[in-house]
Amino acid sequence: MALADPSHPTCTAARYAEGVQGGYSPNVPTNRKPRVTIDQVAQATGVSRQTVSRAINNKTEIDPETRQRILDAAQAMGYRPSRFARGLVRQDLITIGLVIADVLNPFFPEVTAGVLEAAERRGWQVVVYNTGSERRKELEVVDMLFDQVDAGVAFLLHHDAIAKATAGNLPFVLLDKGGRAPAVPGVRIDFEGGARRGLEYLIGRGHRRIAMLDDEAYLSAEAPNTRRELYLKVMGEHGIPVDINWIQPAHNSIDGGAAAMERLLSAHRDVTAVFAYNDLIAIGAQLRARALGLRVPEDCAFLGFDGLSIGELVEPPLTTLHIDKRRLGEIAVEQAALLLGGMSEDEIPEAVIEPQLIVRASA
Amino acid sequence: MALADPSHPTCTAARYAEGVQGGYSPNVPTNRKPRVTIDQVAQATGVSRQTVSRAINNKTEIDPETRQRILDAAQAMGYRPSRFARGLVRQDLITIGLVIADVLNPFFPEVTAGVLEAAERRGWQVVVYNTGSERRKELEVVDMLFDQVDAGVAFLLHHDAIAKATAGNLPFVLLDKGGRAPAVPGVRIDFEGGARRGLEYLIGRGHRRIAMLDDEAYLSAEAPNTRRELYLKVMGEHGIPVDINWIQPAHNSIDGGAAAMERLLSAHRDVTAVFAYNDLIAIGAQLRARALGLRVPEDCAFLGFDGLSIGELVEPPLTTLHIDKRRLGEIAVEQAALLLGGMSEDEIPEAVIEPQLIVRASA
DNA sequence: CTGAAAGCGCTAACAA
DNA sequence: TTGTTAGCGCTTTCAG
Repeated sequence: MALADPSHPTCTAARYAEGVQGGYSPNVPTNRKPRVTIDQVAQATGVSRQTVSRAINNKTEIDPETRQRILDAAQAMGYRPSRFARGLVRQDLITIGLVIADVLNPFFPEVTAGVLEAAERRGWQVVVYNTGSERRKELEVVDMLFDQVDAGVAFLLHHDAIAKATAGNLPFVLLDKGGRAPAVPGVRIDFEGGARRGLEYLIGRGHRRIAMLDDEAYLSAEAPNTRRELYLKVMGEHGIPVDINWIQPAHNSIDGGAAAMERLLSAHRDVTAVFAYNDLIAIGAQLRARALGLRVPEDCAFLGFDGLSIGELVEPPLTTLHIDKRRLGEIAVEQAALLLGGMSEDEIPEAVIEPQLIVRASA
Repeated sequence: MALADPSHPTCTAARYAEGVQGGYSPNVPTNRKPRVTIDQVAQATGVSRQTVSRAINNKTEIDPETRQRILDAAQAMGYRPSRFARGLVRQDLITIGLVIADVLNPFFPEVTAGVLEAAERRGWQVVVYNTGSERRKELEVVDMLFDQVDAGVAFLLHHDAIAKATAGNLPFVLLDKGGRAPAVPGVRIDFEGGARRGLEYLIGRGHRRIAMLDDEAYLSAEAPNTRRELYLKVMGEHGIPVDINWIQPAHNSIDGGAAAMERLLSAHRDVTAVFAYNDLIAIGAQLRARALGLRVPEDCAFLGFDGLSIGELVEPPLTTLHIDKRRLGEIAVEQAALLLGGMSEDEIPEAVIEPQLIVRASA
């Protein structure tokens, strides 16, 4: 995908690319204006800094005239209170860190919506980090979190990143705690129940050769109870033999799903249904299958996981296991609030999100 | 309400007032564990606080043994350095605020991806705010920004919110500066060029009765050069009479587009093409039109704006004016960096993003 | 209504 | 290698 192409003739923005190359130090711009402090404003207006503070903070114990004069001077001088100095004194400025895998995967904006809304209700700020599910990046972000926020709400794949996050002194909530111990705060999405309902639906419709398109990122994550394992388990319970090559790893994207589907078809054209790691992969797979001449669901049925609204846009609309992603985000923030309130990790009430089978038309 | 002027740019009282209205204290959890400080760790380990600082910050001038001992104690005591105290001393911790209209509109995650990436390269944190394009919310968020971040990168619709944002002392970049003065830092998306190319494409294909589905949020925004005005302008230039009822306001969502399309069709079934405010509205409209029995593009053609990747999922794939949203986010951060580096607002180089017509199949 | 003093928790610069 | 001394910029007492 060549979206960001600054060399494109019509992109005036090109020069910025060079500007960045220019090589200035990344976070300390040169020529930085020194900060205007409250003392300078006080001096300029001939009052004490307390009086300036009163004006800025709209306190009542101040002459309205003085107040206005100070405000004007402050404005003119370019004064803005330092959040650090303020935060040091007041103990109620809370910032949480939200760690997601990929903003471009519609799953995460929905979770984010829930987190932002819940945080806003509490007057909290939300700093967002994107990991791309890379192990190195996850570890890096966890480190960052310890320095920058009061609590973390995170979607983490890699075992060591999770270990690091939960071992520290930072209140930490996992957006998908999977099969981890009860004492690890977080929301559990009942993938097992979901996968079971989904696969049994397919089996009930007569499917036996059911392929699985897995997220390749999980291959290295050492996570317990992956969707792939659940697939194997449920198939096994129903006595349906699984050819190991029915399982194809896919990059977690529409294109990834398409590519994996093509690989699958070239080896096993006889599968009658596809159980995908998620909707993105399912959509890509279904699109490619149709492009390759298969009829959906007659020749091959597709079952997604997540319940993204874009599943309704494709043809035929995608049957999927819907997760209430917004609620997921809200619950995580509520748990973070409890932790921040002093509740110990093992007192946090258990929270489970149950995926719902939504039958549309692809399976 | 307040005595004097809480709307004054340097006055931060506005949001405190809201907090008080809330009744319960929203951000101070009860039972809060008191913060463990560096002095406590120093005392517990029998060293000076400076030595603790050295251990925590991984400095070299310290006995590895002492270091480990301190680290263990710190960990056991639940010590975590205060970002406020740190920020006060070190001047290189930068946080920017990203203000978007709606996380659930795929346009914004793409912009966000660009912003996050550019910010990360600089080691900056990004706090995200969602306004829903509500005027009240935009004003509130702008206030918040003044308190909480070092620079703002914002998508703002309402004139007064923009005025407030740019009047203050905070480096501020608009993600869509529209037709505003050159001295207002921000990126200009050339909607006029885009709209012209798009409409001329439709006209060139023989369309004369071209409807416009506008974003209803703009009705109250007092923004210059809206897409609606451009539509009127270009149609006028081509001597094509426009029935004012061809313009339907829509909520900025797929459902909004669908509803608006239904309204449009009930009054003007004879339109042969729809120029939508954006892809979301276009997709909703097209879906509904097809559900109502119209063939696309034979009975009615659809042209979107934004170039969202979900436009490729619908049938027929959506013809659209593609905006490089990721690049938009990146450029905005680069401008913020210049501002933060001390460059004055009118020195910021002009940046324009040129929408590209992508002909798929809906028009 | 206004000011002076006392820290919030940390790190940089210098001494030891 | 470690400790001491100064602040960073602000708000919260408590006096005037």
